[in-house]
Amino acid sequence: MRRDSRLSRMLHVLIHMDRHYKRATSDTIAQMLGTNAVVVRRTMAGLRKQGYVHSEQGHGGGWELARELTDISLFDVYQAIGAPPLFAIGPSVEQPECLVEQAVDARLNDALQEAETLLLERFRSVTVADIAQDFDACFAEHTHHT
Amino acid sequence: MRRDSRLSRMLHVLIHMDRHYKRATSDTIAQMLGTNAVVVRRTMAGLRKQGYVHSEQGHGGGWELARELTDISLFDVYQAIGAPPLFAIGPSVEQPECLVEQAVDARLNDALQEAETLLLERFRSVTVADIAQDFDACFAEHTHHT
DNA sequence: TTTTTCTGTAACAAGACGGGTTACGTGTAT
DNA sequence: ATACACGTAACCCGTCTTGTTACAGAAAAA
Ligand code: FES
Ligand code: FES
Repeated sequence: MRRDSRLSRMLHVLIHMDRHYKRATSDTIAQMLGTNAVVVRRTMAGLRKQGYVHSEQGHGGGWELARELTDISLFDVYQAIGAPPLFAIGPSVEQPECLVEQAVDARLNDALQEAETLLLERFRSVTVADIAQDFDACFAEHTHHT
Repeated sequence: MRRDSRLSRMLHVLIHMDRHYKRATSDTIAQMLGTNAVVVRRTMAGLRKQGYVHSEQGHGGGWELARELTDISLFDVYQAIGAPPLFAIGPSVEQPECLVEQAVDARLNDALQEAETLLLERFRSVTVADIAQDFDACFAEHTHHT
């Protein structure tokens, strides 16, 4: 367990559901992700709350897309999973007394803020459908060559 | 213990040593950082290996700067502490088989790489002396007003 | 209606990692 | 010799993601 992989996983699931199976149970999703059904439900609960997916209980139930992939950005998914912290580094304390430490943290936060803004901007500008198209292109090339 | 604060702490220490005390023991440094002497030695070991600081054992020993703050960038310090991971998010596995997952990770890594490049570029372009000057300016303003 | 198949949640264990602590070895000035 | 200070290993702790078990609905099927 190193880095938070929920974003990556949820993107995978969304595209999987769109391209392969319109409906999938937590168990089958868990199998393809190499994880557990409870983890799937836990993580996808956020997507459901935002209305990106829909779940139904009981026999024949499972998950299905509730919106087009073109209408879901990476940022949307990132927020849906709870907007976890992006960076693994940061200042030591919140309100340092020492002025030097304040200057250090200010510079550090500046740089981090800049990087975060850029990253989230990229997340905002890329839809899940864009990634699905990347896959299409890669898949087409893959089959042409064989 | 949330985010890695070693970079922030080491910057603080370097400026502290330059502006206040040319020589400091691990214990006094630990006190000003609100931590432990062993943690200080452990973290500053990296700075010593890179030749940014020098340590001496025995009576009257301690730490002292071995280079001018103008010759040390944030990137230098970041590398000296072992270049810890910058991001808390990332792909799930290294070599995914599924082409969709590969596409997802590619896009994700693109964005992360871009943000990392920007961040490290900022680190490279800022010297510890720059931050010390920030402090000077802030301090001057602080004393003028009182 | 009973059973089966799902989701929804809570609760807990595992693993990783930064950080704090103790213990002990080593070098150096007094 | 002794006190001082670094060097390092070993260990525990808090936090966070992830995995697992357990159990309570809900809905279709039998
Ligand atoms: S397993 Fe279906 S898209 Fe990767
Ligand atoms: S305590 Fe000396 S610079 Fe902050």
